[in-house]
Amino acid sequence: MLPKERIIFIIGPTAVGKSEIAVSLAKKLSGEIISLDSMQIYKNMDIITSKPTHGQMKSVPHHIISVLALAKEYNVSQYRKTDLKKVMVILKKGRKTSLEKVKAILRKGKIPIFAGGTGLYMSVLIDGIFKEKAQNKIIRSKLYKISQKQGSNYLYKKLKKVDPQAAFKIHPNDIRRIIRALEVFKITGKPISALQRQRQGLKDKYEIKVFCLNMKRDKLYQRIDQRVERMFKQGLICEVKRLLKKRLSRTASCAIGIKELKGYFLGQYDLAEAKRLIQRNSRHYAKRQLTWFRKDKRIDWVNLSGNDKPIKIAKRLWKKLC
RNA sequence: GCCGAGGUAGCUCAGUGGUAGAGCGCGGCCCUGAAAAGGCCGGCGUGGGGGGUCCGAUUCCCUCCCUCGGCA
Repeated sequence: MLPKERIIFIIGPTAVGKSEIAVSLAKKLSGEIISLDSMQIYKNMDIITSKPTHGQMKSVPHHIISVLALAKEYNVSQYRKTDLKKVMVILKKGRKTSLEKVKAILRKGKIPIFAGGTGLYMSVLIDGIFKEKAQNKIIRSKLYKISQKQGSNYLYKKLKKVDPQAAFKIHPNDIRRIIRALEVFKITGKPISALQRQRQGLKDKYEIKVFCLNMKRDKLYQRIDQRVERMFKQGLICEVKRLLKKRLSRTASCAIGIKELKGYFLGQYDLAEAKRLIQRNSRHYAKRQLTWFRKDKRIDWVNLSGNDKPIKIAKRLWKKLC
Protein backbone atom coordinates (compact mmCIF):
# COMPACT_ATOMS: atom_id res chain seq x y z
CA MET A 1 0.00 0.00 0.00
CA LEU A 2 1.28 3.42 -0.92
CA PRO A 3 1.86 5.92 1.80
CA LYS A 4 -0.67 8.71 2.12
CA GLU A 5 -0.12 11.65 -0.13
CA ARG A 6 1.29 14.61 1.62
CA ILE A 7 -0.08 18.09 2.00
CA ILE A 8 1.97 20.89 3.44
CA PHE A 9 0.82 24.01 5.23
CA ILE A 10 2.97 27.07 5.70
CA ILE A 11 1.28 29.41 8.10
CA GLY A 12 2.34 32.25 10.35
CA PRO A 13 1.41 35.74 11.45
CA THR A 14 1.08 38.50 8.92
CA ALA A 15 4.35 39.90 7.52
CA VAL A 16 6.45 37.05 8.83
CA GLY A 17 7.53 36.16 5.29
CA LYS A 18 5.34 33.21 4.36
CA SER A 19 5.01 33.89 0.63
CA GLU A 20 8.70 33.90 -0.17
CA ILE A 21 9.42 30.82 1.84
CA ALA A 22 6.47 28.98 0.37
CA VAL A 23 7.74 29.76 -3.12
CA SER A 24 11.22 28.55 -2.28
CA LEU A 25 9.89 25.35 -0.81
CA ALA A 26 7.53 24.82 -3.73
CA LYS A 27 10.45 25.06 -6.13
CA LYS A 28 12.46 22.61 -4.11
CA LEU A 29 9.64 20.09 -3.84
CA SER A 30 8.05 20.86 -7.16
CA GLY A 31 4.89 21.90 -5.43
CA GLU A 32 2.07 24.28 -6.13
CA ILE A 33 0.86 26.94 -3.79
CA ILE A 34 -2.70 27.33 -2.64
CA SER A 35 -3.52 30.52 -0.83
CA LEU A 36 -4.81 30.08 2.70
CA ASP A 37 -6.09 33.61 2.91
CA SER A 38 -9.53 35.13 3.14
CA MET A 39 -8.57 38.38 1.43
CA GLN A 40 -6.15 37.56 -1.36
CA ILE A 41 -9.01 35.76 -3.04
CA TYR A 42 -10.36 39.15 -4.15
CA LYS A 43 -9.46 40.87 -7.37
CA ASN A 44 -8.23 44.45 -7.26
CA MET A 45 -6.99 44.25 -3.69
CA ASP A 46 -3.32 43.74 -4.43
CA ILE A 47 -1.30 46.12 -2.31
CA ILE A 48 -3.62 46.08 0.64
CA THR A 49 -3.50 42.29 0.95
CA SER A 50 0.22 41.98 0.10
CA LYS A 51 -0.32 39.44 -2.62
CA PRO A 52 2.68 37.52 -3.91
CA THR A 53 4.64 39.37 -6.59
CA HIS A 54 4.25 38.67 -10.29
CA GLY A 55 7.66 37.06 -10.25
CA GLN A 56 6.67 34.71 -7.48
CA MET A 57 3.39 33.83 -9.17
CA LYS A 58 5.23 33.09 -12.39
CA SER A 59 7.90 30.92 -10.87
CA VAL A 60 5.44 28.64 -9.07
CA PRO A 61 1.74 28.11 -9.79
CA HIS A 62 -0.47 29.87 -7.26
CA HIS A 63 -4.13 29.09 -6.71
CA ILE A 64 -7.15 30.94 -5.37
CA ILE A 65 -5.62 34.38 -5.61
CA SER A 66 -7.44 37.22 -7.36
CA VAL A 67 -10.34 35.07 -8.47
CA LEU A 68 -13.33 36.73 -6.83
CA ALA A 69 -15.11 40.01 -7.57
CA LEU A 70 -15.07 42.55 -4.77
CA ALA A 71 -18.85 42.59 -4.40
CA LYS A 72 -19.08 38.83 -3.89
CA GLU A 73 -19.47 37.49 -0.39
CA TYR A 74 -17.07 34.84 0.71
CA ASN A 75 -16.73 32.57 3.70
CA VAL A 76 -15.06 29.50 5.13
CA SER A 77 -17.43 27.00 3.65
CA GLN A 78 -16.92 28.37 0.16
CA TYR A 79 -13.21 28.33 0.71
CA ARG A 80 -13.28 24.72 1.75
CA LYS A 81 -15.20 23.64 -1.31
CA THR A 82 -12.90 25.46 -3.65
CA ASP A 83 -9.83 24.23 -1.97
CA LEU A 84 -10.73 20.61 -1.82
CA LYS A 85 -11.27 20.63 -5.55
CA LYS A 86 -7.97 22.34 -6.11
CA VAL A 87 -6.16 19.88 -3.96
CA MET A 88 -7.53 16.98 -5.92
CA VAL A 89 -6.65 18.56 -9.24
CA ILE A 90 -3.12 19.19 -8.21
CA LEU A 91 -2.64 15.72 -6.86
CA LYS A 92 -4.05 14.15 -10.02
CA LYS A 93 -1.87 16.31 -12.20
CA GLY A 94 1.15 15.08 -10.36
CA ARG A 95 0.19 11.50 -10.84
CA LYS A 96 -0.72 11.85 -14.49
CA THR A 97 2.50 13.43 -15.57
CA SER A 98 4.44 10.25 -14.92
CA LEU A 99 2.57 7.16 -13.88
CA GLU A 100 5.70 5.11 -13.89
CA LYS A 101 7.29 7.38 -11.38
CA VAL A 102 4.52 7.32 -8.83
CA LYS A 103 6.91 6.64 -6.02
CA ALA A 104 9.13 9.51 -6.98
CA ILE A 105 6.15 11.81 -7.38
CA LEU A 106 4.88 10.94 -3.95
CA ARG A 107 8.28 11.57 -2.48
CA LYS A 108 9.12 14.82 -4.23
CA GLY A 109 6.52 15.31 -6.97
CA LYS A 110 3.74 17.86 -7.10
CA ILE A 111 2.77 18.61 -3.60
CA PRO A 112 0.07 21.05 -2.58
CA ILE A 113 1.42 23.72 -0.29
CA PHE A 114 -1.11 25.85 1.50
CA ALA A 115 0.34 29.20 2.44
CA GLY A 116 -1.37 31.91 4.39
CA GLY A 117 -2.51 33.13 7.74
CA THR A 118 -6.21 32.46 8.08
CA GLY A 119 -6.34 30.03 10.97
CA LEU A 120 -10.01 29.18 10.67
CA TYR A 121 -9.62 28.22 7.05
CA MET A 122 -6.82 25.85 7.92
CA SER A 123 -8.77 24.30 10.73
CA VAL A 124 -11.76 23.74 8.50
CA LEU A 125 -9.60 22.20 5.80
CA ILE A 126 -7.77 19.83 8.08
CA ASP A 127 -10.51 19.01 10.55
CA GLY A 128 -13.59 19.70 8.48
CA ILE A 129 -16.88 21.49 8.88
CA PHE A 130 -20.41 20.16 9.23
CA LYS A 131 -22.19 19.40 5.99
CA GLU A 132 -25.67 20.76 6.59
CA LYS A 133 -26.53 23.74 4.47
CA ALA A 134 -27.28 26.19 7.20
CA GLN A 135 -27.12 29.72 6.02
CA ASN A 136 -30.07 32.01 5.60
CA LYS A 137 -29.58 35.71 5.26
CA ILE A 138 -33.17 36.57 6.06
CA ILE A 139 -33.21 34.63 9.30
CA ARG A 140 -29.89 36.10 10.20
CA SER A 141 -30.87 39.69 9.61
CA LYS A 142 -34.11 39.14 11.52
CA LEU A 143 -32.13 37.86 14.48
CA TYR A 144 -29.82 40.79 14.18
CA LYS A 145 -32.71 43.21 14.31
CA ILE A 146 -34.07 41.49 17.39
CA SER A 147 -30.70 41.78 19.08
CA GLN A 148 -30.67 45.50 18.29
CA LYS A 149 -34.09 45.99 19.80
CA GLN A 150 -34.06 43.61 22.75
CA GLY A 151 -30.36 43.38 23.45
CA SER A 152 -28.02 40.45 23.01
CA ASN A 153 -29.00 38.95 26.33
CA TYR A 154 -32.50 38.23 25.05
CA LEU A 155 -31.14 36.05 22.28
CA TYR A 156 -28.59 34.53 24.58
CA LYS A 157 -31.37 33.30 26.85
CA LYS A 158 -33.15 31.82 23.84
CA LEU A 159 -30.00 30.01 22.84
CA LYS A 160 -29.62 28.67 26.35
CA LYS A 161 -32.98 26.98 26.06
CA VAL A 162 -32.42 25.58 22.60
CA ASP A 163 -28.77 24.66 22.78
CA PRO A 164 -27.33 24.92 26.29
CA GLN A 165 -24.01 23.47 25.18
CA ALA A 166 -23.44 26.12 22.58
CA ALA A 167 -24.57 28.80 25.04
CA PHE A 168 -22.04 27.54 27.53
CA LYS A 169 -19.28 27.98 24.98
CA ILE A 170 -20.36 31.35 23.67
CA HIS A 171 -19.96 34.55 25.67
CA PRO A 172 -23.23 36.53 26.20
CA ASN A 173 -21.68 39.52 24.41
CA ASP A 174 -20.58 37.54 21.39
CA ILE A 175 -23.69 38.39 19.44
CA ARG A 176 -22.35 37.11 16.15
CA ARG A 177 -21.96 33.57 17.42
CA ILE A 178 -25.23 33.68 19.31
CA ILE A 179 -27.02 34.62 16.11
CA ARG A 180 -25.17 32.02 14.11
CA ALA A 181 -26.10 29.29 16.57
CA LEU A 182 -29.75 30.31 16.54
CA GLU A 183 -29.73 30.58 12.76
CA VAL A 184 -28.43 27.02 12.44
CA PHE A 185 -31.03 25.73 14.86
CA LYS A 186 -33.86 27.45 13.01
CA ILE A 187 -32.79 26.04 9.67
CA THR A 188 -31.80 22.52 10.62
CA GLY A 189 -33.71 21.97 13.82
CA LYS A 190 -30.49 20.66 15.30
CA PRO A 191 -28.26 22.38 17.82
CA ILE A 192 -25.06 23.71 16.31
CA SER A 193 -23.08 22.14 19.13
CA ALA A 194 -24.18 18.71 17.91
CA LEU A 195 -23.49 19.46 14.27
CA GLN A 196 -20.07 20.76 15.05
CA ARG A 197 -19.03 17.36 16.26
CA GLN A 198 -19.50 15.92 12.79
CA ARG A 199 -16.39 16.93 10.99
CA GLN A 200 -14.35 15.30 8.32
CA GLY A 201 -11.27 16.88 6.90
CA LEU A 202 -8.09 16.35 4.99
CA LYS A 203 -6.40 14.77 7.95
CA ASP A 204 -8.39 11.59 7.41
CA LYS A 205 -7.13 11.07 3.88
CA TYR A 206 -3.75 12.72 3.69
CA GLU A 207 -0.59 13.15 5.60
CA ILE A 208 -0.62 16.70 6.86
CA LYS A 209 2.43 18.70 7.74
CA VAL A 210 2.01 22.16 9.23
CA PHE A 211 4.86 24.61 9.57
CA CYS A 212 4.24 27.81 11.43
CA LEU A 213 6.78 30.55 10.86
CA ASN A 214 7.41 32.85 13.78
CA MET A 215 9.93 35.32 15.12
CA LYS A 216 10.48 37.44 18.19
CA ARG A 217 7.51 39.69 18.77
CA ASP A 218 9.35 43.00 18.54
CA LYS A 219 11.03 41.92 15.33
CA LEU A 220 7.71 40.87 13.86
CA TYR A 221 6.13 44.19 14.79
CA GLN A 222 9.04 46.00 13.19
CA ARG A 223 8.44 44.07 10.00
CA ILE A 224 4.75 44.85 10.10
CA ASP A 225 5.48 48.56 10.45
CA GLN A 226 7.95 48.43 7.59
CA ARG A 227 5.56 46.56 5.41
CA VAL A 228 2.85 49.14 5.94
CA GLU A 229 5.36 51.84 4.99
CA ARG A 230 6.11 49.91 1.83
CA MET A 231 2.43 49.54 1.04
CA PHE A 232 2.02 53.29 1.17
CA LYS A 233 4.97 53.73 -1.20
CA GLN A 234 3.46 51.21 -3.58
CA GLY A 235 0.28 53.23 -3.83
CA LEU A 236 -2.00 52.01 -1.08
CA ILE A 237 -3.87 55.30 -0.92
CA CYS A 238 -4.85 55.15 -4.60
CA GLU A 239 -5.83 51.52 -4.37
CA VAL A 240 -8.10 52.08 -1.39
CA LYS A 241 -9.57 55.18 -3.00
CA ARG A 242 -10.48 53.01 -5.96
CA LEU A 243 -11.89 50.30 -3.71
CA LEU A 244 -14.10 52.73 -1.86
CA LYS A 245 -15.75 53.75 -5.12
CA LYS A 246 -16.87 50.18 -5.72
CA ARG A 247 -19.35 48.01 -3.94
CA LEU A 248 -17.50 45.81 -1.51
CA SER A 249 -18.79 42.63 0.02
CA ARG A 250 -18.82 42.52 3.78
CA THR A 251 -15.81 40.27 3.83
CA ALA A 252 -13.78 42.35 1.38
CA SER A 253 -14.55 45.55 3.24
CA CYS A 254 -12.93 44.10 6.36
CA ALA A 255 -9.40 44.14 4.96
CA ILE A 256 -7.13 46.11 7.23
CA GLY A 257 -6.48 49.47 5.64
CA ILE A 258 -9.90 50.22 4.24
CA LYS A 259 -11.69 51.67 7.23
CA GLU A 260 -8.49 53.28 8.45
CA LEU A 261 -7.97 55.19 5.20
CA LYS A 262 -11.67 55.93 4.92
CA GLY A 263 -11.41 57.92 8.13
CA TYR A 264 -8.60 59.89 6.57
CA PHE A 265 -10.56 60.54 3.37
CA LEU A 266 -13.47 61.77 5.48
CA GLY A 267 -11.16 64.18 7.23
CA GLN A 268 -11.49 62.59 10.64
CA TYR A 269 -7.70 62.49 11.09
CA ASP A 270 -4.49 62.97 9.13
CA LEU A 271 -2.52 60.50 7.07
CA ALA A 272 0.00 59.78 9.81
CA GLU A 273 -2.84 58.69 12.06
CA ALA A 274 -4.29 56.47 9.35
CA LYS A 275 -0.91 54.80 8.96
CA ARG A 276 -0.59 54.37 12.70
CA LEU A 277 -3.98 52.70 12.86
CA ILE A 278 -3.15 50.33 10.02
CA GLN A 279 0.07 49.36 11.71
CA ARG A 280 -1.57 48.86 15.07
CA ASN A 281 -4.48 46.87 13.72
CA SER A 282 -2.05 44.67 11.82
CA ARG A 283 -0.14 44.05 15.04
CA HIS A 284 -3.33 43.09 16.85
CA TYR A 285 -4.21 40.82 13.98
CA ALA A 286 -0.82 39.10 14.12
CA LYS A 287 -1.25 38.59 17.84
CA ARG A 288 -4.64 36.96 17.37
CA GLN A 289 -3.25 34.74 14.65
CA LEU A 290 -0.52 33.51 16.97
CA THR A 291 -3.03 32.76 19.71
CA TRP A 292 -5.01 30.70 17.25
CA PHE A 293 -1.99 28.78 16.01
CA ARG A 294 -0.54 28.17 19.45
CA LYS A 295 -3.35 25.89 20.51
CA ASP A 296 -2.89 23.62 17.50
CA LYS A 297 -0.53 20.97 18.73
CA ARG A 298 0.13 19.56 15.26
CA ILE A 299 2.14 22.58 14.33
CA ASP A 300 5.86 22.38 13.77
CA TRP A 301 7.16 25.80 14.79
CA VAL A 302 9.91 27.41 12.75
CA ASN A 303 11.65 30.33 14.38
CA LEU A 304 13.07 32.98 12.10
CA SER A 305 15.49 35.74 12.94
CA GLY A 306 13.92 38.23 10.58
CA ASN A 307 16.81 38.44 8.13
CA ASP A 308 16.80 34.86 6.94
CA LYS A 309 17.20 33.92 3.31
CA PRO A 310 14.01 32.19 2.10
CA ILE A 311 16.07 29.50 0.38
CA LYS A 312 17.78 28.61 3.62
CA ILE A 313 14.52 28.32 5.46
CA ALA A 314 13.05 26.26 2.65
CA LYS A 315 16.01 23.92 3.03
CA ARG A 316 15.35 23.65 6.73
CA LEU A 317 11.73 22.78 6.08
CA TRP A 318 12.72 20.32 3.41
CA LYS A 319 15.01 18.51 5.82
CA LYS A 320 12.21 18.27 8.35
CA LEU A 321 10.07 16.67 5.67
CA CYS A 322 12.57 13.96 4.88
C1' G B 1 23.53 81.67 37.72
C1' C B 2 18.43 83.41 39.15
C1' C B 3 12.97 82.78 38.85
C1' G B 4 8.83 79.63 37.63
C1' A B 5 6.61 74.68 36.31
C1' G B 6 7.34 69.66 36.65
C1' G B 7 9.61 64.54 37.54
C1' U B 8 3.85 58.67 39.20
C1' A B 9 2.76 52.33 34.20
C1' G B 10 5.87 51.63 27.71
C1' C B 11 3.51 56.89 26.39
C1' U B 12 0.19 61.17 27.87
C1' C B 13 -1.43 62.34 32.42
C1' A B 14 -5.08 62.12 37.16
C1' G B 15 -5.32 61.56 42.36
C1' U B 16 -4.61 60.67 47.73
C1' G B 17 -1.24 61.33 54.89
C1' G B 18 -2.95 54.71 55.21
C1' U B 19 2.25 51.49 49.43
C1' A B 20 -1.86 54.18 43.44
C1' G B 21 -5.48 54.89 38.97
C1' A B 22 -7.50 56.63 33.44
C1' G B 23 -6.83 56.70 28.20
C1' C B 24 -3.73 54.90 24.62
C1' G B 25 -0.02 51.08 24.14
C1' C B 26 1.11 46.12 25.51
C1' G B 27 0.23 40.91 27.13
C1' G B 28 -2.99 36.46 27.53
C1' C B 29 -7.32 33.83 25.80
C1' C B 30 -11.89 32.23 22.91
C1' C B 31 -13.25 31.08 18.05
C1' U B 32 -16.74 25.50 13.13
C1' G B 33 -20.70 29.52 7.02
C1' A B 34 -18.11 37.87 8.03
C1' A B 35 -12.13 35.16 10.56
C1' A B 36 -7.52 40.91 8.05
C1' A B 37 -14.03 39.78 11.36
C1' G B 38 -16.16 39.26 16.29
C1' G B 39 -15.88 38.41 21.69
C1' C B 40 -13.48 37.94 26.81
C1' C B 41 -9.67 38.77 30.54
C1' G B 42 -5.21 41.26 32.65
C1' G B 43 -2.15 47.06 35.62
C1' C B 44 2.16 45.19 33.22
C1' G B 45 4.71 50.25 38.87
C1' U B 46 11.33 50.00 43.77
C1' G B 47 5.63 57.02 42.60
C1' G B 48 13.72 60.79 40.14
C1' G B 49 17.96 59.82 44.45
C1' G B 50 18.91 60.77 49.69
C1' G B 51 17.39 62.57 54.42
C1' G B 52 13.52 64.44 57.96
C1' U B 53 8.38 64.89 60.41
C1' C B 54 4.70 61.14 61.46
C1' C B 55 2.22 55.00 64.14
C1' G B 56 2.37 55.44 58.71
C1' A B 57 4.63 59.37 53.17
C1' U B 58 3.64 58.80 46.47
C1' U B 59 1.18 62.76 49.16
C1' C B 60 4.12 67.44 54.17
C1' C B 61 9.45 69.60 54.90
C1' C B 62 14.85 69.83 53.45
C1' U B 63 18.56 68.62 49.96
C1' C B 64 20.68 66.77 45.49
C1' C B 65 19.90 65.24 40.35
C1' C B 66 17.13 65.71 35.76
C1' U B 67 13.53 68.03 32.14
C1' C B 68 10.85 72.26 30.26
C1' G B 69 9.78 77.65 30.06
C1' G B 70 11.34 82.80 31.34
C1' C B 71 15.37 86.26 32.81
C1' A B 72 20.44 86.99 32.55
